[in-house]
Amino acid sequence: MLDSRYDAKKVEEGKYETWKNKGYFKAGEKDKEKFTMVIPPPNVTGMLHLGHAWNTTIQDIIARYKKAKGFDVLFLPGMDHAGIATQAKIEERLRKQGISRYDLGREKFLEKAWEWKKEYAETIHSQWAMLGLSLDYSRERFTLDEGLNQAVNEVFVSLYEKGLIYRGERIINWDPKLKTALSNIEVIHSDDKGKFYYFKYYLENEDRYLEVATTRPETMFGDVCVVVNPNDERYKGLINKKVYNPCNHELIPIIADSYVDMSFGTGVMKCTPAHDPNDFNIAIRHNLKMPIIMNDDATMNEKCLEFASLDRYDCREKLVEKIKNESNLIKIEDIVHNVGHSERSQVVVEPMLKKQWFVKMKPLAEQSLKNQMTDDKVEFIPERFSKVFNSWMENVEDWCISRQLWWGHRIPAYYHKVTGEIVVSKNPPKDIENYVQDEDVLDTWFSSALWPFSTLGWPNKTSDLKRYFPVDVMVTAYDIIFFWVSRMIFQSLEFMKVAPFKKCLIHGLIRDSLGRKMSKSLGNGIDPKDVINKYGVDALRYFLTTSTSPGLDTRYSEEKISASKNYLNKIWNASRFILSNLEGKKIDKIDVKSLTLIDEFILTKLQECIENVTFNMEKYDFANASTHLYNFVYDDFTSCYLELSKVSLASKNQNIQSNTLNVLLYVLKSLILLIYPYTPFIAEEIYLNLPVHKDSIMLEKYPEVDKTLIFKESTSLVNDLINMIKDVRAFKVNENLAPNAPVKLIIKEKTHSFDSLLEYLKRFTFANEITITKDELKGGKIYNHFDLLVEQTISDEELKLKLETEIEKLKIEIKRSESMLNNENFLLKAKKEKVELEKNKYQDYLNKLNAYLDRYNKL
RNA sequence: GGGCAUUUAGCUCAGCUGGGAGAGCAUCUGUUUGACGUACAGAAGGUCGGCGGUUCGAUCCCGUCAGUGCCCACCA
Repeated sequence: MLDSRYDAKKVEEGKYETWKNKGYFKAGEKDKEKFTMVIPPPNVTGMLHLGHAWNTTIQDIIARYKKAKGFDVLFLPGMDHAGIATQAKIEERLRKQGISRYDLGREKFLEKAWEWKKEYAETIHSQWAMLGLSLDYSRERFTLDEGLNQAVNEVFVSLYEKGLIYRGERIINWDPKLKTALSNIEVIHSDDKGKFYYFKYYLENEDRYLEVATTRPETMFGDVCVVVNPNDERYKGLINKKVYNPCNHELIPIIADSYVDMSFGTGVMKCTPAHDPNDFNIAIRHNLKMPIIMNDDATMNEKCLEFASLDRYDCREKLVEKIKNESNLIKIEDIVHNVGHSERSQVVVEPMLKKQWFVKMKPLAEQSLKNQMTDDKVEFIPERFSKVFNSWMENVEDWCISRQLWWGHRIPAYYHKVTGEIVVSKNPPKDIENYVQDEDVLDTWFSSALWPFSTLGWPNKTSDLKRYFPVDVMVTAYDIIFFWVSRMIFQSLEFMKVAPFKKCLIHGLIRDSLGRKMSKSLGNGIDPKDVINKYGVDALRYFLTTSTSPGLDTRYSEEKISASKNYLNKIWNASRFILSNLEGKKIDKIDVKSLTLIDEFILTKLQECIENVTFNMEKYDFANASTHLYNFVYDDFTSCYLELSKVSLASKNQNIQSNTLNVLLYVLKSLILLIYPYTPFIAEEIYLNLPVHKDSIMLEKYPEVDKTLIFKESTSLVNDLINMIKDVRAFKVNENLAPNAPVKLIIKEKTHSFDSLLEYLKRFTFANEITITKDELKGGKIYNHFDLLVEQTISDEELKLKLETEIEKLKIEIKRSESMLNNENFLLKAKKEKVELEKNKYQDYLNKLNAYLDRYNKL
């Protein structure tokens, strides 16, 4: 028997271990159709937050739903080594102990990193368990494990051989704190306050100067020329002349390039090829030198005279001071400009010329775009995200994949110590002593891009790969479409020849109650553990997946979690009521022939509910699915049926009583199966208390619509009854009567005998006298099958007024309905059922109107 | 500069292919009705951002303006 109180903690305790130990999470029922999901691997950098909880709960709902629907579900877990992010954290921890990674050396550092990984993997495992995720741990993977390394090497070598990976000197984004290259999307741009410095560049042997402005004066040491637009009349005569660079008084030429925007600033631009991507392109076109003037830690190098070894910002300040002293400073303007920061270290990224490895994106992007125009495309849900994906693919630049880190997949390239020859190979060259391996590792996303197939064993032809690839639905937040989704797609198309997943379900980000991003610096983060301790994981799961709409952000709301818990409490108590009534009673199949009208009503409503919930579950629209269920639980089941069924339960007719019990049990079981994917713990607890049950709700089938249990006519009659009860209650409030005050009711039968409903009406309206008649009533409400009059003292004048307002309302409805039915477009284009529905409504309105008019005229 | 989204009750948000404005929370009134006070019954509350258009009819479609949020972009 269920406890008298719903105690989430008690309900949730121990269930996860049982499910796991009994092997319910394991895939492999070969006789069934497969359904695959792979978890977006969380970084081993820390604890999981509410965003993870949201993402994984969605997947768990799908997994549990599909399993109940009869699929062989694989929900594969794993984690990401998260190169930069993790290494940055480990170094931070070391720094607190006064150690740098260089003190330790590569090997020792990696030992530390693996220890870190172990520590956080444990935390993540316990959090997954807390959330109740039905993950198949026997297939768990890590982006840096042996098998994935094999996959990474296979892909790297293959792309290299196809000419899609190359090594080259290009301007990359350099993180001077972590001392590594970054890809474009690892750079976060923000509008920062800065200064715009205007300097005098004197012409050689002349007393004239050009005004040149820059935001980064320290880069002037790397300038090789100034550039003007070839069509700029102001400077036409100066092209090929020389000017003095005010930082070091070196002579540099004035060249012409159409890149320069004549209308911006003075129309003269300084050119620093090794420290700016645009300047780099100009330098290539004009075959210019590309001097590097900074060290890897963003201090100035020996090319910068007395400023050598100063930090870039120190240098900036002191250099401007020097130029000012030499009277070459014209002015300084305050500006706001777009500055790139490292995603992980937050420091300002320095564009620098470096030799790095790149993936040539164009052919791969084209392949992806082409695939999106076929039937084999990835279907994004919501659809609009396919546009985000397409536009990124259309404009993508080559992907810088080498990172100057230690924690990651080491690049499988070897350089000959003497000849410098490059060998790119899965295995080290035989005479390895003559080679050195590239020191760099790959961008962490390089390995996660292979996740949907590498986790299943690729490049080996495993049975799992054959059975479970491709993934059926990938669930992820929109913020990693570029980082991850797009890269999985092009890598899978290249190596598996199909898209990695059929559908991509995109959700938003979770924000705090004020709509702000949750972040450490704001201190507004919420730990899922705290929520779970207070409200239970079922309430959290329910909140996360039902108060959100597809693709949109959501706000964390403790009130909503608490409301979720109240809902579960409702279900708990309803279950308790049913189960206590069932105690000691014989359970049987529902006898369709001896159902009461009320029974037929709830059975019909349940079928509608199953249909609506299933329809929305198939669309992955969990908010809508749960709303249908919620309305059923509150409006139809607990408010109406549970109350009305008390009449049958108190009945002396054993047949009616036991049949109602059978109905109650059937509805309850269906109901908890419908809610089970959302809130598996409470569902399991109730399920195990049913008089007949299997070892776990996880072994049950999802409810199906049973057409033999749909009774339209009875439902319509019971609807009338429910409306009557409501109207009588409202009447009492209006008249300041106590809820249990006795009333006298008169009912007119129109299409049906009221006998079978009499008992219910009496009990729920406290009527002490009910008259049933076939005669017209003088006033009162009109329903489909009956009219109802609550006897009261009301003057004819008052009644007239009431009738008038009713008549006016009806006239408006009739006018609306007529205009629809008289509209050819509506009759032609609208669905048949809709037209039918409208015609019926119209007839109803007319009938009511006539009845009201009739009464009115008799007064 | 380009793109995407968003604006509906005091708050958080639903509203499916145009056809009677909804929920939860909060508010107000009432209730020891034997599943539930984590409750029940009832009520109040909205010019659906502004303007214009299409339509018999617009919260929904089109245009436009405004507010808000996010993403992308090499303007020195």
